[in-house]
Amino acid sequence: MNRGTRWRPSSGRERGAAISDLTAQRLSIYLRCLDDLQKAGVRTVSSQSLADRFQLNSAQIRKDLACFGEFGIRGVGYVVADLRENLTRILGLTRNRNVAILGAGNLGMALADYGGFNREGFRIVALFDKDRRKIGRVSRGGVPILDVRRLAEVVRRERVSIAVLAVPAEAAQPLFDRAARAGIKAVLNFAPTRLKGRSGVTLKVVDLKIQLENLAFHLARAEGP
Amino acid sequence: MNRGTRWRPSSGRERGAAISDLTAQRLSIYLRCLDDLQKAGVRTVSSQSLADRFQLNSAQIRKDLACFGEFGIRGVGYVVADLRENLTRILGLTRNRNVAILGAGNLGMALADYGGFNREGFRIVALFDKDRRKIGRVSRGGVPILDVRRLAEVVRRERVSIAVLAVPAEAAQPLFDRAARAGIKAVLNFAPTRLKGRSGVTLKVVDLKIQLENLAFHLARAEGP
DNA sequence: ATGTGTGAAGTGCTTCACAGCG
DNA sequence: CGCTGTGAAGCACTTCACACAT
Repeated sequence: MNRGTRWRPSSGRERGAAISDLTAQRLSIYLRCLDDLQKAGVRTVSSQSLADRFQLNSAQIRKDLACFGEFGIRGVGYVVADLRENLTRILGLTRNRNVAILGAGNLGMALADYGGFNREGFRIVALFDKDRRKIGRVSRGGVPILDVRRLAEVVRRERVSIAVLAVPAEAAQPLFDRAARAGIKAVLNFAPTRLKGRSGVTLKVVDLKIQLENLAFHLARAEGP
Repeated sequence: MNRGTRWRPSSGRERGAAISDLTAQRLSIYLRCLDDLQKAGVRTVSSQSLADRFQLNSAQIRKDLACFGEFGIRGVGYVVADLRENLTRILGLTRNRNVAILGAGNLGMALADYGGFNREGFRIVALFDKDRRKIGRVSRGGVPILDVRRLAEVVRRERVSIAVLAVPAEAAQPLFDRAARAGIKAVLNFAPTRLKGRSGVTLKVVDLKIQLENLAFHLARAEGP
């Protein structure tokens, strides 16, 4: 990448090269670390010292960052404030994102009030459910529970781009399709089922059941035959 | 694997070959599908028809399964009931596992009552917290909230092997270490922080913040410069 | 001297393609 | 014939190692 002609870091706009999902996830980790460093008053940081914090290779960090431009200073490292700003922009955290949570059960309600989801850059607009008894109420944190039939309307009016699916497995696929039709562009699926995605909608899965079973698998192996 | 000498499927015990984490996760997916098939009364299934359900390659499924023995019948496929039983055993879901949830906040409480976590094979024993006002109460589903200082005692007495970390980032590392010392052998970390693990303790991460930011990243790219 | 940016090598996962069993 | 089990090829991600900028 960027072979031959020098690349203008000032352009602030990376090429459309495909970025691996793993790289993208690490960018979030770097950003989190840079937040801490900035709070601690650290001015510059090297890829090596970043790598030491998590168990990562310094070359990997440099490669990840190099995908988007030349942010480092040879012989010095990266300027914390600058890199932080760049990563924030690259991750698309400068503009605010509105989020809808589909399913006002235990998990949905908890996610609506969960601090980690209300981080700067994200705003939980509403919970949606089909249960009459829940509609009209609010979560403990004050997020309103709306009728799922109003989804398309709210998505359009509030410019919701992200949906979090927190419903039982059976309800997941139809709701996903409904959300996609409503104009949702990214979905985080907590339902324990494999969804059939569609182009134009990014789909990520957090399958708690599989994670737990995975732990059981490792335990079984560790305990031996 | 198993080249030369034929391998006895009847032994029911796989070699100690290293199994990739990705493979292990797919085993859970297969098992879930087999549950459905068995309920639907299907007798046998081919790797191809399994592959069609999720977007997977049939060779991958065969390879995944072949790691643990020869479960298939050439020209026919896999006998649903048999494969299901084998996968259940391989994933260590025959014996019951006791689980402790550390942190009785929004997320911890929701996870304690979440259906997906109380699946056959797992039992949520208790929530643990340090907040006096929470200790002694129970979750809506009836899971008791105990003083975190009693963790080691309960882990020993109730044979808890899995802990779910649902606490703020700052509290995660000390609690993880405490759990490890108490005899916990597997940890599922929801705290938005990179933990320093230790040998003998399996550590899996579910970082909701990173997942959300990842969606934002894809949105930002899709929307273009 | 120090630490980035990056080809090249290394490693591991996925897919192909086919021998061979039922 | 149909489908598994599996070497080999393909592809992707990681790590190495060093030229080169400051």
